[in-house]
Amino acid sequence: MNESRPRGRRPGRADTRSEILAAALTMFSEVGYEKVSLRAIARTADVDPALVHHYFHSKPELFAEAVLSLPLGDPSVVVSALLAGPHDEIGRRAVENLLDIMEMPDARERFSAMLRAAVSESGAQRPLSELLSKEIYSKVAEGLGHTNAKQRGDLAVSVVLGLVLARDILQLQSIGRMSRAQLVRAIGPSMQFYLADHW
Amino acid sequence: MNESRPRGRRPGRADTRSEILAAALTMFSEVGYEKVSLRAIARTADVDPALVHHYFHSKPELFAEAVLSLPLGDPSVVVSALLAGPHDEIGRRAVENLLDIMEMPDARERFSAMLRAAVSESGAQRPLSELLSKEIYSKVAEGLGHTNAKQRGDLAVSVVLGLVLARDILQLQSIGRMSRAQLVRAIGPSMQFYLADHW
DNA sequence: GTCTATATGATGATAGAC
DNA sequence: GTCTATCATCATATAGAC
Repeated sequence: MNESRPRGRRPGRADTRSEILAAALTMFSEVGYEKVSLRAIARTADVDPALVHHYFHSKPELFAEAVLSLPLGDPSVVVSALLAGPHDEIGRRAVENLLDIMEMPDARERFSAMLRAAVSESGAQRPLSELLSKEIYSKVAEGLGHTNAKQRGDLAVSVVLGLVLARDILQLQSIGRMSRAQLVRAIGPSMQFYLADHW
Repeated sequence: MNESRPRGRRPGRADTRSEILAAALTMFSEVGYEKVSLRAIARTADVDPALVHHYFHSKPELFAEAVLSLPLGDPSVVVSALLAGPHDEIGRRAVENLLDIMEMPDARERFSAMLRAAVSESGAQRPLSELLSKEIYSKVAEGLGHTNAKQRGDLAVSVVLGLVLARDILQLQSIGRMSRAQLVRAIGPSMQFYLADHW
């Protein structure tokens, strides 16, 4: 019934369905959509491959349920919160908010899986960048009165995706080792520049 | 002999080998490594599938020859050139240099193909980020005397890859429409901040 | 709910005729 | 150089026994 399970790596033994979902999220985020087989997911979850089809009809549906069944927070709330605070620190607060979201359970795995899928699906599927740009960052830039809000929003998206890409997918070590405070200090100014500064 | 053809779909007819290489680069950059089949490449090149194996032994070898047979410029030359100029404009010049390289024949397709491959290969293959970080941007930050040169270099890499990702892979329209001058003005300050500024 | 068996198709790769 | 034919392997997906 899709109750709130203790996601990530479950220590004890949950029900089969949850096992599959957890294994799917892990593998989609680490290996990517195309390259992962349902057999491999079943093997990781230690269940029979046929059960994957039994619970989830197809691979796309499994992906949708395992990684897209979000809410990673309400976008409009984020926009309001950012615009409510001091505008000369909006970049810093945007990064802090992003890192907050990425620290939610499974969030980094889901970001990685979505980005990997968006990259390998050749433009067809890009819920991540669409969401980030249209629902959040472009709205913030628009709220600040910029005429090129869409452009600014997309640049902010490139910062976010560049971070996920470098840290969680390509696993550049020196970025992975940066603390939250370091990331805010490093990336905050870029976000501030893209979203708010005059140029 | 791999002369500078008018890329995309070539109108005239070159020799078979070049046809295959051109089709492979196009499809690797647009569809990604895993998802592209040798049959599909052969179909695009309008040749028999067996010829792909005849000229290039395997899929990895075809990928290597079609997209990795670079030189996209000598990294050490880039580093020297950047460090030789005024340090308070090194970010702007780094972006200009990057855009210069990306305007070379096939460069954008090759960047896209390499990034797509790096993403779908799950860490195994990342010549792009390694090259950019170790050979160029970390060296620049190091040349400027920073102790956290590696970290700065990797952040600069995240900017570059974020741009390629947003513009050439996810095809965010408002970034794709930005002129060279606009990109320099927008991204230059971020590069300056990461590579040179004190923080 | 779980698993065996299997249908169906696509893939990378090879051998060999012309 | 070019193509036909084929192999072995893997994939997603389904039907049905227990």
